[in-house]
Amino acid sequence: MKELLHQHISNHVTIPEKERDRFCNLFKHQLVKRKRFLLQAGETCKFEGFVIKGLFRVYHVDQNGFENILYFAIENWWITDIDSFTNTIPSQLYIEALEDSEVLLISKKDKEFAYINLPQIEKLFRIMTQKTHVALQRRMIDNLSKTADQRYLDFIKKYPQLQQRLTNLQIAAYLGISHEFLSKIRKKIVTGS
Amino acid sequence: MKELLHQHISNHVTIPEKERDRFCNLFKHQLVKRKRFLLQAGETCKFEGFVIKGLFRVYHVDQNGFENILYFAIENWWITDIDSFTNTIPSQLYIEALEDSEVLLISKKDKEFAYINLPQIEKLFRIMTQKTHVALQRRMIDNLSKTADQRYLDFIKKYPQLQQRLTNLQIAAYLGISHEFLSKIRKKIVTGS
DNA sequence: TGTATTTATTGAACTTGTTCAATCTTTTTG
DNA sequence: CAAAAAGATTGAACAAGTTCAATAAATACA
Repeated sequence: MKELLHQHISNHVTIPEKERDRFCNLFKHQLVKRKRFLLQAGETCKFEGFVIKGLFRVYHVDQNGFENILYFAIENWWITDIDSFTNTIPSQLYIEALEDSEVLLISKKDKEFAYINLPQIEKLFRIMTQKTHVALQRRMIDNLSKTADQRYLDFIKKYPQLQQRLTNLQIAAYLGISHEFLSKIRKKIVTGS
Repeated sequence: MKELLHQHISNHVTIPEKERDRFCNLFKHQLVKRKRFLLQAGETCKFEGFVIKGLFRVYHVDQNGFENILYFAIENWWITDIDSFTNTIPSQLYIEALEDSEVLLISKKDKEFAYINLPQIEKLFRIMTQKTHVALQRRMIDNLSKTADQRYLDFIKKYPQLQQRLTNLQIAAYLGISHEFLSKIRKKIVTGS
């Protein structure tokens, strides 16, 4: 059940088996049914999760009730609201399963224990946070400099497998456009302009 | 000269003075005149910098030659292209001094040395990367969910001191709008609608 | 200090993307 | 399987933001 996490850790840091296992034992396995929430806005995020099956979306609801998706998480991805989790403040985000899913969850206390007692874990999360930061920086650049058409084409090229598991509503909410406009972009692409 | 860095480190981690000093000694002091570049697109970013005086902008130039500012860095902020630096790939970014500035620079090799030999440094950068990631995540949410008017009002409220050191062109490039449109937003605010 | 350069403002025409409403298709669920 | 719910498409009217061009104001620097 924790093979994916074992593998993931070993892929990113050199770590004694014993230390890795002590860390993995801090996680609790949890099933999350489709449409169920791991986190809702207003709650303080008390976990960091590692997805071993399924698909989640992490999104924000603005004043007008419009949903903006920050990211999707599939197998081998981490999910949390890092802002709420690290600063112990109410979250602005929802984390919802889009398919029947499974996650491994670690509490804040256990993660802090790991930071103190398992030195390679500090490195692991330094590296993972760097990676997610790089991904977000790239997305920020794209959002600032590309049109919706280009962003959509980039998205389906970059995540072809993910696209098939998502509705166009969800893709639109990720791209930051209305789903009607996405529909028009898709038509334009099919008809060749 | 390295007092700011000393202070900054002690503010974020508990570290023996000796370890902190060994780390600080890895930095080289550098003056950067206004309009000079620390990094230009195409180069691989070979440093991480800590600003001790002045002001920098970190920006991207898109296909149409339009400049998008990712962030500004003043005293006590770190500057680098984390993507280029960590993955050793050509940067898409420019880092330019907007005022006569001073930075402390550390090379990739010395930073890796620190990660291996100075355990609290791993923690320091885990925390700093988390912080910058949180800031970027907040900005991403704002960009997805707020109008240009709101983003401008938020910006001058959040960074009043920074606003005075920037031109409206630079603020517009940060907000992701044309400077003409920013001018119209400003007029609307002054005339009270 | 005066000239050149950069920055800021404004208006008009235009483009990109939104909103609303109607219709159709697909998926979910009792 | 049937009904209900969710998702996708389309068009028309609208709003947000861009582009271009002209002019004025502020700043840099020889």
